[in-house]
Amino acid sequence: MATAIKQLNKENLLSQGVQLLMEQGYHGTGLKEILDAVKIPKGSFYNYFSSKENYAAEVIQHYIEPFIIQLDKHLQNPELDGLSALKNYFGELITALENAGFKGGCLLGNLMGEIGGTSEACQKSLQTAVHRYQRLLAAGLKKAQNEGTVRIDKPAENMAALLTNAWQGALLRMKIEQSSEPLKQCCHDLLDDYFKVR
Amino acid sequence: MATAIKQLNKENLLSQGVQLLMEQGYHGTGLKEILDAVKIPKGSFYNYFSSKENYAAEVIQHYIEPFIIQLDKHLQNPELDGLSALKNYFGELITALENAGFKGGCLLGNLMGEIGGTSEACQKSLQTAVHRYQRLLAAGLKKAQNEGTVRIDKPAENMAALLTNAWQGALLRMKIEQSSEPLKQCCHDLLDDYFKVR
DNA sequence: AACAATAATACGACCGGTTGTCTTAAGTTG
DNA sequence: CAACTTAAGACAACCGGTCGTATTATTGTT
Repeated sequence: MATAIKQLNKENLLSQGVQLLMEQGYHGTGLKEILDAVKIPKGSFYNYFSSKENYAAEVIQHYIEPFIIQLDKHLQNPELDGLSALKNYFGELITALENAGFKGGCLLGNLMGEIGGTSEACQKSLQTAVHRYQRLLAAGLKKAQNEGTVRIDKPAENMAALLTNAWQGALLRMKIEQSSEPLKQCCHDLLDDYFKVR
Repeated sequence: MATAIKQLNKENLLSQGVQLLMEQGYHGTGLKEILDAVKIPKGSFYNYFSSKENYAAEVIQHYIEPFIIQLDKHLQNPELDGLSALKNYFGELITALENAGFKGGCLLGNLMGEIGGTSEACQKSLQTAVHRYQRLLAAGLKKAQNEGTVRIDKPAENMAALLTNAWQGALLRMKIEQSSEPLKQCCHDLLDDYFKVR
């Protein structure tokens, strides 16, 4: 098969995996379900990936990419200061989650909980995905520190870690409360209060 | 079978379920594995629970109970102020997680991510478990507010929500980093800084 | 108190369906 | 036609759940 089509199939497999793994979890989603969704025969799966586990590890990377790009876009916006960029970014995330009906939440958080301790390959993949994301968040906070809108008595990396942790927890709460209120409160508490200069 | 023995069997089923569901997730743990562990035949399972889903919902309640008791014990300690009680409590949790080798993490967080959006029965059970826990945490923070160690310009319920969210996120990080550092930083950031009077 | 009739429970074999993976053969390409 | 890629279906293992039966407990009748 032409390598271009093969790439396309792989891409489809990955983005369909993002959706299904996020909503139903790793063990809750069978290969058959994924393959049916992208109309690829079951026997072909192992031409694209060496195992379900390695597939999931790639899905993780494929998942985080758009978020990195979206966050970076806000941070690069020359009309926005760092703190406003972060607020806008999380605001966009919240409306997206509302429109999606609070389904799924965050693939990273869900998989960390489900298989973060049992699958070594996915653990590694989750590590790098989270680190990449958090590093970018820290860069945004550092920028805000230089602009004088965020307190400087705490390292930006530290605050970035707290922000991602609280955000993950808020996403879990969102899922069982079926409400965006936890997300809003989380952003407000940190970005409008805790991180502010005083 | 004598009802006393039946109760014992059910208890064993529940506590074994806590362990297995926490480490391997809902879909990652088969009924057979649980039943083998407590030496109860397959056919008997449905004499104790009406389905795997309802079983998991009861496991959730069985899981949270000891944490409520442990936290309450610290808060009731007349020699401790509220803030110190909270710090001691989370300190105990951290050493317990270290001794367990960072396995599992929190059953509530894991299940919220995995099936919080797909299983209605478990969603309900998770809601009440989290609320009970968070209410107790808020009571401790309120006590600390009255004692003058915690800021009063924020509602205790608000801070309790932030604390549980950040703690959940820190547990996920712990799992993939295999380190208690995220937990320690989480407690320090909130209990030693953000929540303090200023 | 002894026994029979009946109800309740415990149990392992078994259900249809699905899992992730592998073998094998057909198809594609240079 | 040789070398390689793709796909179809087979594969054993396992899933959650059911069922008929064997065992135990309870009740009713002498």
